Amino acid sequence: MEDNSLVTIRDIANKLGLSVSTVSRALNNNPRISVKTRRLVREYADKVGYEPNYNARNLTLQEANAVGVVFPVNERVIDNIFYVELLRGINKQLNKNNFVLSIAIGDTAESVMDSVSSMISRGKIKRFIIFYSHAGDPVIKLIDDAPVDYVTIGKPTHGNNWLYVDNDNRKAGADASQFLIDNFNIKHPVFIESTFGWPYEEDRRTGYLELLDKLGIKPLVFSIPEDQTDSVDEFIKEHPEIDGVVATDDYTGMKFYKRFRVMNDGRSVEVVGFNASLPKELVDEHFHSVNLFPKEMGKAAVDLLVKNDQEQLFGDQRFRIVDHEI
Amino acid sequence: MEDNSLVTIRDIANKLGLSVSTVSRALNNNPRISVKTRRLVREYADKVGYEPNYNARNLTLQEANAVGVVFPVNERVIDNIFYVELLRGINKQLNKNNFVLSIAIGDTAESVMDSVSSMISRGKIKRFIIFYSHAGDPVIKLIDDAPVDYVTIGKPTHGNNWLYVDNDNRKAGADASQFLIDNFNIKHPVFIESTFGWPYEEDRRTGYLELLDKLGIKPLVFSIPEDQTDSVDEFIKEHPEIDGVVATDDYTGMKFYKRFRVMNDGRSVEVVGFNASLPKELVDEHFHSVNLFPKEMGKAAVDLLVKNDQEQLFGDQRFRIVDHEI
DNA sequence: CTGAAAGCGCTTACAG
DNA sequence: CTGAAAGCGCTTACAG
Repeated sequence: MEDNSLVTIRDIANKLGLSVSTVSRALNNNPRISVKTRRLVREYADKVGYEPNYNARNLTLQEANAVGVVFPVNERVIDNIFYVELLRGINKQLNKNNFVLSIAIGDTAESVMDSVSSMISRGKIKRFIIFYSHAGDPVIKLIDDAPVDYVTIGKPTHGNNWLYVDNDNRKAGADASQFLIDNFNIKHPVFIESTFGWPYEEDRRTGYLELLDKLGIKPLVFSIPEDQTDSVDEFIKEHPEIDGVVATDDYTGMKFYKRFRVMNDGRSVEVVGFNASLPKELVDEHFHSVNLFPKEMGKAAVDLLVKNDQEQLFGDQRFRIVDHEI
Repeated sequence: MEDNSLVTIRDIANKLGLSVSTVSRALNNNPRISVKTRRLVREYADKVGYEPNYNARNLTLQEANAVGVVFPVNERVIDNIFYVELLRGINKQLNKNNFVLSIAIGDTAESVMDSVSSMISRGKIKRFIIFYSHAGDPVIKLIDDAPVDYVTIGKPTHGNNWLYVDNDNRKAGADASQFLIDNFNIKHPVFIESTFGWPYEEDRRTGYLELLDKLGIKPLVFSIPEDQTDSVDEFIKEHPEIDGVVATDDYTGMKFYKRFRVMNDGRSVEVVGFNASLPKELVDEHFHSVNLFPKEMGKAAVDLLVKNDQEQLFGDQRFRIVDHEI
């Protein structure tokens, strides 16, 4: 590898006795250039370690080779684990497409909106991945109103029609319940959800309800409040029959599990959460979790945003569903 | 706010009967332009919602207004919580300086190095923040050999001399120990560390040792292996006197705490870890943690990298030390 | 199949 | 204090 910091297409053109236009086209594999010239240029460019200047290219094309990733404002810190795995999947796929990853993250919706606005109008970024999907969110609205493409992680609420990546949460809810019943002979699994009513929660609950209905088991659903524990304790006292828990996410599951053990003098109960976000050192053997493969979700998001050859395979689908596993 | 998507300095120049050069200088607050003209241009630019084109600016200046953030390859997922908080602090400060945040993250050192190389040679990024500081790391070496500035999170090992942000880990180790002794009347605190021997571990241990020496308490140090628990159990059995734990980080502390409770029939012990990474729902009231203020650390890293007016205050210091709190 | 030229939107040395 | 011009490194319509 030689010193490449100064090599431009003009240098290559001069050296090979070609014009700048021809070298540019050859490097972009333009079929109008003879195969022989294309190869000549490519080989020479490789040899001298030519690296295209993204700023020049983006200025010409009026479009950045970057994807803007938008973090939620008020998330639970535990979700950060999931987000970073998403980033890993996204960046890997982005690199394959010679794209770059830019981040919008902040403490308030205003600061995130500032970042995003700047990315669009100053950075000429035309593609975004949003790490949440709440309808009515001002950042999503901002992006939706701009002439850019975007994908959310998570299905939008009914009525909205943007690109998204998600899991089959109904099936995942059923699978989690089935897992408990099959492996631990659970008779009275409860479904624990948050009070937010996110779409993924509803789907997981539906999966739980459908399975229990099919098996003739009486369902039981409880919404766990974010802050206080009194009602949780009461609920646990009222339902001594509970021998298994399907929780809408790991955090919620852990919260319930802690109270359950306190209320039952350390007795355990089998729990299944979602996200596989807690390292095994932080939980015990009674706590299980559905792996949603965040890296795969990140990759799928990029595939939706950056058109590949294989894009045709997917046709007009506005979403990608990623597998899960327990 | 009017339609700003097409406003360039040329448009402003034409409208105001000025030259492009003057408008450019006025917007950059160049003192060679009269105050009156500067204000005129600024006000008109604001009115029409002018947004500078970063690609054009970066092409001209041969330098991107971006900071590249480098993630470690093999980290514990629990650390992701800390990293995202760092990102929040970094991005906030970056936005103030009209900088953009770019990410290099991958599964292997090779893929991270590819990202970083591309950022440097194609993206013209000249500033990096690295989320770790292992001397000998190939990514750090790559960056160190390039004509760019960088800051690591964490002090480099002895002999290296790059910019960094860190906490006063020796004092933090002493403070954590003091906290246990003061609040829980602990007589036999043990220090638990990993087998990696990171610089921050050594400093925290030193703080612990110095304090215990000062107080005339006999110290006890144990390295907890990453994978197996046998030696941990044995250690616990050999030291029934242990009534408090200072752990090198939350993860290590939690690992020890779990084994301790198993080995002592559920009996608790007071633990202090570092990072404040575990939400209180996941730990109990006996588990404490030193907050290292990752947002502040992120901000400090940006300040080291992007020269501000107040830069002079710091003089030639090659690092920033951020407070901690327990 | 290849080239000369214009243009993307900035900054800045040079000139006045 | 202000301006005309060159240049950053690309892509692409137009021409041959």
